[in-house]
Amino acid sequence: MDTNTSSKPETHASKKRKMVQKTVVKVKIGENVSKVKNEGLPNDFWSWRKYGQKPIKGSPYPRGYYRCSTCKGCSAKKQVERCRTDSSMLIITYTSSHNHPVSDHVPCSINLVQQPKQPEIQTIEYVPSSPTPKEEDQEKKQEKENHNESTMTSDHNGTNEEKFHYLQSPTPCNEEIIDQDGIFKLNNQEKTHEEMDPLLEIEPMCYSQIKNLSAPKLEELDFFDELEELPMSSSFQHYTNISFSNEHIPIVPS
DNA sequence: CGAGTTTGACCGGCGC
DNA sequence: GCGCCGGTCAAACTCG
Ligand SMILES: [Zn+2]
Repeated sequence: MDTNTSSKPETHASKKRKMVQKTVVKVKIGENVSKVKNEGLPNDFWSWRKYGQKPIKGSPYPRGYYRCSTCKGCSAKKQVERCRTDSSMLIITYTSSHNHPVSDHVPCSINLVQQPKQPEIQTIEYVPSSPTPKEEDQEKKQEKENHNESTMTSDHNGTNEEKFHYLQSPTPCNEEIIDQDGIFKLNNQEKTHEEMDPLLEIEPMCYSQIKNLSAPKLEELDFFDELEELPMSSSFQHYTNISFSNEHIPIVPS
């Protein structure tokens, strides 16, 4: 830290951007995508509207920017990029979260119910101790990753995924939903949660509550999995209610 | 026609 | 101050 006495705008109070949660998911196309496509579903349950596409440095493939089109007030974003060495590897980066249930184009009344102002949500996860601040490192990392996936492909995920497992399937009840998710995981998906928040102010939240509500219903957990955070507990309950009311599980057991 | 994709321009941060 | 680079907007176009 002190080593760099020269200009260092960072350190604190300089992150206007980039302090939001970042969920990186690596998917291998040709496996789950095909399968999912077969089901008639996109990569996710929500609809995404592409709002930009730009070539990124260090990768011959462009990166697509998607936004949630389900709701106008939804700030959920998604970035899809292709691995530099593995064209069959899709790197999807999720930013922000949805403020509405998975329902279709249901009236966003929920949004209106939201409070007038709400600061960015703060979630707590864990940092893979690899911020990769240098692009050189990035390249290295990519190579490493590539090597990794090339080497293990489907036998290393056990360790890393374990921690995710407890996150998404704490209650082995509905395998249908989990199946969808399971496909990704089982296939070759890696989920990494990263967030750089200097303040990191997390509260116990109502995880227990959620568990309570979603105990009988894994649905919430499903989208909650992507949400991995709740804007407001009261509203969240509202979602649950709506979801329960509307109730049209997009996934059929058969 | 509307929703969604395409594509170039625009902008803000950061390094030099 | 300028150029690089990543991210977003918006107009035009496409598809159903
Ligand atoms: Zn959304």
